[in-house]
Amino acid sequence: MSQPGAVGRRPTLEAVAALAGVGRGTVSRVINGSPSVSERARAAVESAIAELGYVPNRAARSLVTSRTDSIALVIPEPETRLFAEPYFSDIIRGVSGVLADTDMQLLLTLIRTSHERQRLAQYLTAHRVDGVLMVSVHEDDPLPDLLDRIEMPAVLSGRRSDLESVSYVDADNVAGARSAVRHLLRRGCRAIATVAGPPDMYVARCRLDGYRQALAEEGLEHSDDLVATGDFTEDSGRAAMRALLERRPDVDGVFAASDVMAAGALLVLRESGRSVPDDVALVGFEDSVVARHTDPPLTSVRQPTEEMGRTMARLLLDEISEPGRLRRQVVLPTELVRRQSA
Amino acid sequence: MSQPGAVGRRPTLEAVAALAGVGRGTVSRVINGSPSVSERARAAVESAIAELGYVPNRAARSLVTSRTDSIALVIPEPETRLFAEPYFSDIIRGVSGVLADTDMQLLLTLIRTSHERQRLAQYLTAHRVDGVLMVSVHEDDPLPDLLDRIEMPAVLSGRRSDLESVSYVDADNVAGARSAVRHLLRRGCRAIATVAGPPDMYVARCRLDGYRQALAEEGLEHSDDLVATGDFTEDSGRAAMRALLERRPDVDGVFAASDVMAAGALLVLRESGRSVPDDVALVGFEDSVVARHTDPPLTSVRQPTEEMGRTMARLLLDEISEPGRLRRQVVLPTELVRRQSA
DNA sequence: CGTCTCGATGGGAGCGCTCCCATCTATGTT
DNA sequence: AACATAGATGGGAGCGCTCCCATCGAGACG
Repeated sequence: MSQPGAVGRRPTLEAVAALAGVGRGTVSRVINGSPSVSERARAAVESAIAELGYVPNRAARSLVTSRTDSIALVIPEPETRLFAEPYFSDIIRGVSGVLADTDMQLLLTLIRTSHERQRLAQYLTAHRVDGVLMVSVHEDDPLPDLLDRIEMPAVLSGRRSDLESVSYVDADNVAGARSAVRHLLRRGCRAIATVAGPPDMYVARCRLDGYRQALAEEGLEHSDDLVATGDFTEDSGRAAMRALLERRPDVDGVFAASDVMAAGALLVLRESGRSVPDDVALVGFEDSVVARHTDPPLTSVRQPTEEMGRTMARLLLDEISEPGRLRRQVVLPTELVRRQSA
Repeated sequence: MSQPGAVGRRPTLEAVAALAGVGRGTVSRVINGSPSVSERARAAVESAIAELGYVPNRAARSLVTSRTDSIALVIPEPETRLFAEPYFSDIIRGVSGVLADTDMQLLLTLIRTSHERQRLAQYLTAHRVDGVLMVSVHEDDPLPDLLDRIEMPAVLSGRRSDLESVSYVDADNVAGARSAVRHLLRRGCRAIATVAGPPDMYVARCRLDGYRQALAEEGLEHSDDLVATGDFTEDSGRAAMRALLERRPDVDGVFAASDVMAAGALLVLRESGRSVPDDVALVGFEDSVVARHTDPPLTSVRQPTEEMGRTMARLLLDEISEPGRLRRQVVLPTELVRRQSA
């Protein structure tokens, strides 16, 4: 009588309790897996839940627990494009796979304008999510520090620098680059150049380090002649390769810090009349779709992306359930995928 | 005293009211943009909100309004891969751009197993989101019908068939295919083949129709010889192209119903010693990353993907705010992007 | 056989908000 | 000047859940 609009109302916990012939408390205990429920009561409640098709109301639960049971996946502007890379979809697949077993929700948050950024900061400060996953964070991004300050559990994919203060999961970029260059050495290349990424990105520096280490291990001196810098775009890969060929026409191997730059380099090499891999062997990084569709297909360094997503989700869930725990870092191994370019 | 853990508590509406020297009702009215608030009160409330950094508690609001202020973006299993296509990221970018002005949240939901599907169905039935966006729905997917039955606002990208019962936004596949084939005709091609998609997918049938229409307009008879069927994978594109060449060695133009199949066809054409576009001109569909990285780059039909995302979001918001409104269909125009393959 | 203990249980309080109604004040009307 | 009217306002009720405390009952123990 006193419930207007009772028609079509979703069943509440109270309704379940009534049907099962128990109190609200007991139903709540069953739902939340408390051990102190008799077998009899549990069975009654479970069958009542099934019969009514009951699904707990998140909002009501949230209100009292002040958890939200949701985490945000934050993707900063410059990366919205990169979004199209398998990198992203694999991360998301990994994350979502882990969350599927929980009843955490995944909130997708793209940040384009500084206004949106502002809103997100406020939103996070108000603790409207339980944790944050950030993808492709730039070195100068202040968001992770904000997260740290407001004690919001967070995990980054990739780190901003050596001294990253927030938990992160990263691929072993140094080792990956090293293995790529070693592969070129094993093929017999002697004048190995690299198309490096922008030096203000940690990931780019790591890959450059790996390149240098591999050469050093072999006792080969690395000259600055052999290093050209791009910004991860195809155009920049082209330009870098042109510069390289001008300075060192004798180059016989190239390690590009990304597949897209490698694709650019490939075109320039072909234009210059060099055959790949016969005259110049070429290795990329990331094993993106691009790698499979260039001609010849690119040999590239694969990151365990889906596993990175899974690990990120797990770390975050841990941090959420044990607040105050130490930040954690995980670095996962890479793998060289051989195709025809080297 | 009676509030344990009051330290670090987020400000509530009550706190704002106290600071502004007004009642809770007035604060609520200001926040929700009610016109019946005096200028004086509004100003006081707004400055109090700013001072406290107040952000409304979604859960509390949800509980009483029984709206959730969130919508789900549902991505069925077979498509998780496709996720890596710009198609997806553009849709998401469009959707998220529109939602940014609202305070709707975007929930990302990948469905892999039938168990996850089950859970989603339950979740939706319990009306735990205000609306649903579905991407790449298969013809036999029962989810849209469920949505219809439970009166959950929903918008699909693409339709399942001519008689789609749920609102959708789609690209004009027929016209797109027609323009591709017209382009081949204009180039002088006379024996134009098509690598079609699986006939149980509506989108594939539309593209095939467009192909036929263009030929018919030109008075050219289309023979079954010139139609080979793939399943949108690269391998199937290769196989289809091989079959085509065997049946019709005289083929001088090919329209492939997707870029990935076109990439496969391209390899086979090259293997057979034919040059593209000189011996055989080739057009793809989708204008995906692949199109830019094949050799030669593919001429392809572009869909206005980001616009599709925006439109989907707008339709959905409309449906949410005016429940019971008629289902709506929007078909957006495509555009031929000329590159070197045709 | 009385008392103690401990697990299982029911239900009140309260999370932060919106909705709505009663109240109040300022203005218009006769 | 008395009254009607409308806009602005305050605050009670209640959304569905969890938390916690009081209570109950059954077995353990002296």
